[in-house]
Amino acid sequence: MQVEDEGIAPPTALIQRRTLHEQVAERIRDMIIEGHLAPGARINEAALVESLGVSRTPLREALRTLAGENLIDIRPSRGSVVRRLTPGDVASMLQVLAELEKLAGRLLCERATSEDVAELQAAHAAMMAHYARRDRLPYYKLNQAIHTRIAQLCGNPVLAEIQSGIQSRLKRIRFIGNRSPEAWANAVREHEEMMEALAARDGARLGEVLARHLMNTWDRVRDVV
Amino acid sequence: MQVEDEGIAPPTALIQRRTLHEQVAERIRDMIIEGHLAPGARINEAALVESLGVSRTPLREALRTLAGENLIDIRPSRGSVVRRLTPGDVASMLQVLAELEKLAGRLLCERATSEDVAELQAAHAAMMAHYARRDRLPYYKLNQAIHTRIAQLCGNPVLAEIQSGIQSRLKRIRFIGNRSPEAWANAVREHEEMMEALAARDGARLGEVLARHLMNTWDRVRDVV
DNA sequence: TTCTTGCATCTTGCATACGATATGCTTCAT
DNA sequence: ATGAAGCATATCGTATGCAAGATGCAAGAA
Repeated sequence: MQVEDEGIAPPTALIQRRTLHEQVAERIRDMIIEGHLAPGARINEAALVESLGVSRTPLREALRTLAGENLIDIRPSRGSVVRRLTPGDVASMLQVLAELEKLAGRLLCERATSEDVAELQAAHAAMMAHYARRDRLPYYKLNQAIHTRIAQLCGNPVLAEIQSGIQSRLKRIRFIGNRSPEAWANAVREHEEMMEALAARDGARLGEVLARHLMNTWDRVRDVV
Repeated sequence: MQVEDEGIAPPTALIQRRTLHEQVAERIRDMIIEGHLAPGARINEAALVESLGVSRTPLREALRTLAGENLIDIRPSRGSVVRRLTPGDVASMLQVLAELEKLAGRLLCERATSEDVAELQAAHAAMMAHYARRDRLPYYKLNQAIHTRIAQLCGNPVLAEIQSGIQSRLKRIRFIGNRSPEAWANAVREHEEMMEALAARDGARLGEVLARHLMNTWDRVRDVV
């Protein structure tokens, strides 16, 4: 489940070969998500070339990739800027996510194998352990991973792709987002309900909970955007 | 409604300035949609550079853009290929479209101005005129335009963006797709129903019809993919 | 003082060159 | 005859250079 493999690689693991512009895109993506590149900020190619130690070609290709992900805007001849998310944008994304995850929930209940269910339940249990310790960051990561996994397992690859795209655009917001203890508890309760519905293979209910969960997420983050 | 302004430009109209890689991306996009670049075909950078008369830099930037639109796959060091749509991919896209347009229909009924409704009805009437003459291509274009416009008017920009992205990926399929007279008549009937629901501002019904319409579309095109 | 115009500098867009990697064919050994 | 290994060639990834356009500042006019 999207675990960073920090461990020792098996001897036969294929050695990772990544092109330079891929790595550059990832770095810039992280810089945006973690706020080192502020929304609305102009991206200076020369400065980034300097600090990353690459030439302009891979940097520019990376910028195109990020533009494709809607993380930046490229204005011809006038440089790139980090796209600014308005509250309306965030609400729109959550609304679409809610609709898509509702569909994913329905589909998942129809086709999930027992291994799929077990995997999600394991992730849920781990997340609850983090919640017990009020360990925000790992909780948050598993939370995202569970939603992503539901979309991946539902059998509709297009849905999964769009879901993860929106999710990553929202990452920055949720990363900052700070919840009150009650709001957090509510979110946890919704996750419990999801697991119940999944165990019962109740697609309609799972879809409904997922949609409600995401609409509530809007209330939980609306003041930080 | 997405009319190409072929007419005389007003004297103060800003002169269109498009970067080379934008134009290249558009050309290649058209080549893919119109089948001049077959699905699964390898894209030879040198050959395209030659035939388009540009250097590799803008071409490669265009390819990244297209990869962002999921029209091609870039395999590091091994070239780009036109992405092949399996029947499953098409079904997945239509399923997602159905869900999104259902939401769009609901939202539209809540917020549409009477001008919005009038615009859609005018487009519908024009489309029906083409149907009366069994004029396939203009019918098809207006059909797409109506769906796109519904997504645009619903007030959720993210939804509109995703809808148009999927729509353009499907263009190639529908472009080829040939319907039986009965299937066509059914599609027309569904469109009539949509307009009734819109006139009555019945969001639930409009959403339902849109979703049904798209699921039926799958039956109408499934044999051509 | 304020607005406009011209110039200098900074930044981006495109072209080209070179090194690295993949792919297909030929050759040799079994 | 069949398979593997090595080499040649095609193609890709990256760096760099140059020219065109954008931005900011200063000087002059109203």
